[in-house]
Amino acid sequence: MAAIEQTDTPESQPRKMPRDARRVQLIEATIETIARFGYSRTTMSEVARMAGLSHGLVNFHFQTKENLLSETLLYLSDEYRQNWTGAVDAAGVDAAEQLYAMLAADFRPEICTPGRLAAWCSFWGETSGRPLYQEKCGSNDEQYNDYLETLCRRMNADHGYSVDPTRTARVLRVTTEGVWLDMMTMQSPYEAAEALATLMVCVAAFFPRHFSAEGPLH
Amino acid sequence: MAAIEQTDTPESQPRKMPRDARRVQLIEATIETIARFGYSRTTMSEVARMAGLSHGLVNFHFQTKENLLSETLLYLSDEYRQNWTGAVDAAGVDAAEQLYAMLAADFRPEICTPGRLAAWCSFWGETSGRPLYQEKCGSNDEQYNDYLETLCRRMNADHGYSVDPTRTARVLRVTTEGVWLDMMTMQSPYEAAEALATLMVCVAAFFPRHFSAEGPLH
Amino acid sequence: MAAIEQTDTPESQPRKMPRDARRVQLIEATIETIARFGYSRTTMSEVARMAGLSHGLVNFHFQTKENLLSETLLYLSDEYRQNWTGAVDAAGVDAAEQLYAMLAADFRPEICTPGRLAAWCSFWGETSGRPLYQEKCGSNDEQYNDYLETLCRRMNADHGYSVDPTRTARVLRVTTEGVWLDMMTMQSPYEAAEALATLMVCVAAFFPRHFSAEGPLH
Amino acid sequence: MAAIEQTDTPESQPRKMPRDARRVQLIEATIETIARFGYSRTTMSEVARMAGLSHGLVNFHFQTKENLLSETLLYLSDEYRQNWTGAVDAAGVDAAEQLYAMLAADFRPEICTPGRLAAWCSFWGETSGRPLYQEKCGSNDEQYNDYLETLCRRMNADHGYSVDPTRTARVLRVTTEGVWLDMMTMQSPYEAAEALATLMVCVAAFFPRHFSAEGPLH
DNA sequence: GATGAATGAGCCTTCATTCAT
DNA sequence: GATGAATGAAGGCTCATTCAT
Repeated sequence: MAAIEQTDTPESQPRKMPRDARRVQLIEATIETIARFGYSRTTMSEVARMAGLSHGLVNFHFQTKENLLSETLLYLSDEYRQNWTGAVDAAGVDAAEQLYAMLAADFRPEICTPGRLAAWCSFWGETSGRPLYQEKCGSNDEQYNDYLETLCRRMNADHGYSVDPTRTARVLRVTTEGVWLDMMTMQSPYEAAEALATLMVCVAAFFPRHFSAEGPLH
Repeated sequence: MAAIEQTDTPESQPRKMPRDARRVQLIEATIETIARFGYSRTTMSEVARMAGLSHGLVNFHFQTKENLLSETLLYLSDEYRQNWTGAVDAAGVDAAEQLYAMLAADFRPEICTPGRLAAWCSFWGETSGRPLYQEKCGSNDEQYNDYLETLCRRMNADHGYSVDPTRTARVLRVTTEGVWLDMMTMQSPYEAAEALATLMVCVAAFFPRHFSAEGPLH
Repeated sequence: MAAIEQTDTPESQPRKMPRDARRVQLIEATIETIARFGYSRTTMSEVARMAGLSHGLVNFHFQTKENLLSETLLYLSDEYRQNWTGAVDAAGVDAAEQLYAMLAADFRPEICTPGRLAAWCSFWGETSGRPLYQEKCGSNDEQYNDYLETLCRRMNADHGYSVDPTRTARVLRVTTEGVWLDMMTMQSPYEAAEALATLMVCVAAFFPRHFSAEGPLH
Repeated sequence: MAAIEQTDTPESQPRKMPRDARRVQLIEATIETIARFGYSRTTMSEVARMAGLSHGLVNFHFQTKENLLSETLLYLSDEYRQNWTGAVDAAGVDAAEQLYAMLAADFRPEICTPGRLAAWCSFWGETSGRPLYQEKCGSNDEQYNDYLETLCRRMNADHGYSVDPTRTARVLRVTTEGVWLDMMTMQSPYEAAEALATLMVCVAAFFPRHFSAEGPLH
């Protein structure tokens, strides 16, 4: 499991570290359980078994199942945000480069694991009737979308003509979600590389001066 | 709920009609229950209560919960397929016209119900670990995608140059799914009209000779 | 099914006959169901299905399940009594001949069917906590035992010495029941002929002047 | 084993017990429940109530009802086997003494409890259609019968003439079962002493040199 | 008489949660 | 911190019984 490293070093907070490590271990087990059995068949016992820990410990650390799932979603959400913001930060100032970095980040092997895909899809599916997803991820998704929109706007300016940047950004975002869903629901799903290539075709259609189907035009 | 009205009077189909009508009634109640409470909180008793019937009757007609959900998905799948094939059949021979009809069909008020959207998203989310979705909808989804791809290929031919039709079709399909997901998961979701407009922006980017952001040209 | 013929001819009670025939048909189906599935898994629906009739008809004829089972036991009990009394009546006045007739009657192919054996054993097993068996069969069993005891007493008189006739009769009766149980519970049960031979060994031990292991000494 | 005390106060029953002790407690409660209500009316909740515990605990220790009943039968079967083999071991080498010990063991007050008798009869009755009894007790019963047959053969050798030892052993075994059944099904059943006396009459008839109706000679 | 849809009580089982050790 | 026995609410399912047709 690709556990996200806590920013606290063991030395700085020696007493707290084991506690957080346990939490991360249990959250990773939760993701894996959701992935294997689906949201509706994810039980506290199964999570504990997946983590190789005792039954009661899950409640000790998370009090309730609701809370465990909530923390899991928050964990995924933070991880996702750090992933794309980190990629953008590393990409320089060019809008096209940033856009490419942003989209490609979603298909990095650390993020785009079967377990994480399945967990995301499960949370999307359970949205109805429960505000959990909105509460935990709403602002992150908005932030992602807003940044995407800004980039689109910047590239439009280069073109001299404008395709609605809100809708363009939306297409890019939901296409990303869509190919994730594909990788979950299809009998013989395609690889992350093909998923990214699909996105590139889309970006190239919107921004032919900045992108070809192969990627950004330097 | 856009309940399926049985236009047939009892006289026209005297014996068998009641049985099927009940099944449809219970399936509609299932969709509504999934929409309101989510997949994992959908219980047989809740479905029965939603339909105003006793819970024993649900088992009488569907034997198991698994089967009820399976039949519900099949029902949605059939409805969806009939909706878009019907729209295509009514659209004439022009590829762009057919494409527009196909995409617009997904946002008709009969199909694009909050309940149905939620149910679809729930089924997508529950795919992990259970082959139910693939089993019931795999071939339908494939058929939809294949037809989309054919249309893209035909329009490419008009252009004289070719954007990968497989990936293009995929973008169109997952964008549709994506805006559906948006309408489910967003705090203040946009309307079906805005969703279709978003798709039009996408189609126009791929096929500028056939589409503007407002719809098919001429 | 070896239905016991009602003494009423169709001519004498034409209107009632169908009703009784249905009852017998359902009782035979009950016996068969108990035999195949066991008492605790015998359901009204299964009985109806076994009889090839509709579900509601069982209740129409027997009102309750309790009553159906009660009537079934009564039916078996009457059949059993008529069988052994008939055999004794046909056997002449000699005590040994009557005893042989009585014991052999229990292994006639009409009585000693797998279905009937299983049903009897089931009723015996369900005796605890419910007075059903005693109520329906107590007096019959007593009558059987009393007659057996009388025969033992008569044969003792021939011998000149007396083995306790009550206990002797009891041994003969429970041995019969015991080999019936054997035929039900054993992996590779023996045949009715072997069961009767076992009883003959027992009778010969008690009454060596009247019986050999092969049967009564004319 | 002494039946489960219903008189246990909450204080006398510690909240947590060793695994095996709880299992035995629940098995004893199962025997008692079968005895009181019959096999078909034995429910998990009733077993739990009889033990003074929550119904969830029964599933915690036995997973399924099927398994609980299976383990109960196994428990009875082991207890029974240990009882007669122990009695035989304590009886010396003489065949008649061993036979007496073996038969008398079946009527010891620890084994010949109303609850245990009822449970055995219930399991015999439920044999139809389910191989549970054969599976758990078949080999034990065979072992019992084989040993009985060996003893009969040895006593026959003393006599100089031979009554079929297989059938003789079978009579003794089923007579034991039969008087057990009597003690269950009769309105005014006789006592264990009378049951054993009945068996002695039978043994004396087969082996007059070794047994009188009062028991083994010399 | 006969059918089979409909009801609801009750059963087995699961599982989140508590708690003694 | 950690464990796992114990609890009880709730869910799926069965089935005796009722009843409209």
